[in-house]
Amino acid sequence: MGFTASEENYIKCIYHLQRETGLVNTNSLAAEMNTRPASVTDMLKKLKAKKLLQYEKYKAFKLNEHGKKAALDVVRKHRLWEYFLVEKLKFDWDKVHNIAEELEHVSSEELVQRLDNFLGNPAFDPHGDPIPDKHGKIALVNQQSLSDTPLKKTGVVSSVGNQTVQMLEMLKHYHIALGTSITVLKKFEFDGSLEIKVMKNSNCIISEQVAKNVFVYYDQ
Amino acid sequence: MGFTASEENYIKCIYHLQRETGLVNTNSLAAEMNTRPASVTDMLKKLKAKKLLQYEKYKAFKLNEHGKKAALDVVRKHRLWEYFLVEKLKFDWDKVHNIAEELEHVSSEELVQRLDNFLGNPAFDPHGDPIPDKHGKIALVNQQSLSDTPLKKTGVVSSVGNQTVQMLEMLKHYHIALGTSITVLKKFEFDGSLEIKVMKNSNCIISEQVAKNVFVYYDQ
DNA sequence: TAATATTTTTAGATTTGTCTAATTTTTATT
DNA sequence: AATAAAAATTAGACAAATCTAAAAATATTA
Repeated sequence: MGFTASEENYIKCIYHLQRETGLVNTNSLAAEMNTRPASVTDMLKKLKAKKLLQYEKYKAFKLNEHGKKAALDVVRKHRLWEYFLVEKLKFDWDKVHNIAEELEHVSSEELVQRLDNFLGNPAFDPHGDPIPDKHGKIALVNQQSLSDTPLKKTGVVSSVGNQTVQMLEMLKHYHIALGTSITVLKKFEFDGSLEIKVMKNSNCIISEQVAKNVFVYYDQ
Repeated sequence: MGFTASEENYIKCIYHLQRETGLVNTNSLAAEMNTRPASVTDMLKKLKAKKLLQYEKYKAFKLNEHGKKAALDVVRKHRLWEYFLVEKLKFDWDKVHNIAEELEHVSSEELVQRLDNFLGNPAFDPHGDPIPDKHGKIALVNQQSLSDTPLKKTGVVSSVGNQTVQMLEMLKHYHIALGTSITVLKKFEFDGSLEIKVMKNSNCIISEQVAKNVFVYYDQ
């Protein structure tokens, strides 16, 4: 029932991609994993043999129910460790991803359960992403991308879609973090960029690409 | 400057063996690592190439100063994680070894330092073994094996030499843990076994093998 | 739809860490 | 000191995870 670190990484990555696109193809998975398509094909065969994947040669693929549960287990471990690193060890929230990438592969189920309890069974990680419980259940939030947001309404940042170091640096520059209040003042049709007000700071303009990756929560 | 998990395991194992015997040989390292002598030879070449080991073909070997520092780094990580598992996650002290074997290979130096601070810079792990600081310095204790202990003197258990699951189970049975007070009442010449009194319990007899692996601390 | 481009897979090589079996070196014993 | 025994090493193989280069399948487009 255990998987190798490499298998877990692939499973997790397929999971995230198929949430966006339904089905995943070899090249996009290779790009996301920083490997070659040939390596992906090799791993797809392994995951199919382990009955985690719906996959036929030359076709797009997706995790089956077993695969999704396996993915949620990895996501759970990753996000619990991120929470630990930020809340207990006081890491900056934009520095914890790589360390959590390693910690998530430690295999003890009891460790994960005890860590969860120690942390107070948090529902969201420091980036605002929901932490699946041990059954794979995920809390749902009423959140919306900034780019889909009505003007003049103030929302609270609840999660960030793109969690690269580059993105997190950028958000830091704009003084945007989880819990920050943001109001969209104007949308420029030309390039989709938004004029926003961040807390009590003066207005600023963010690109459409940034806007799409910042999610806010509206009461009601 | 980083090592693979396998390299770290070998380095740590050589370190522990050479503390007992000064020099280490291929077969005993293979036995301790649960591998074959041929695998050990392969690894010895790698460690020598990385300038961690004093080693010449067909001769016994030992870590050099670089190797010792590398070993102490691994020991530090292992014992800090054990401390975390017992003190924070409330694991039984005899259940943490295998999990710490995995956690010790997570590579972030900043993680280790923050963990150390979070735990309050403990000097000893839950088995009573000293935790090296980041420079490799180790606290010394005035401890003695039960088998070398004078009669009628009461000592406090400060560490356990053999930390196999089998041993720790046995100690649990005798109600012996770190901090337990023990008085040696009688030594049987026949087989070296000891009659002891554990705290307020009734007397019991432990084998020489157990006695040799229980270390106690005497004030003064 | 035929030619071209893209995507995916296969075949075969590489690296790390392991193994077995055979060989070499060292140590112990008569 | 010669021989036997033990210890250590080499040679060659294997599994996992990756790669490159070539081939096959699918998709695009002219």
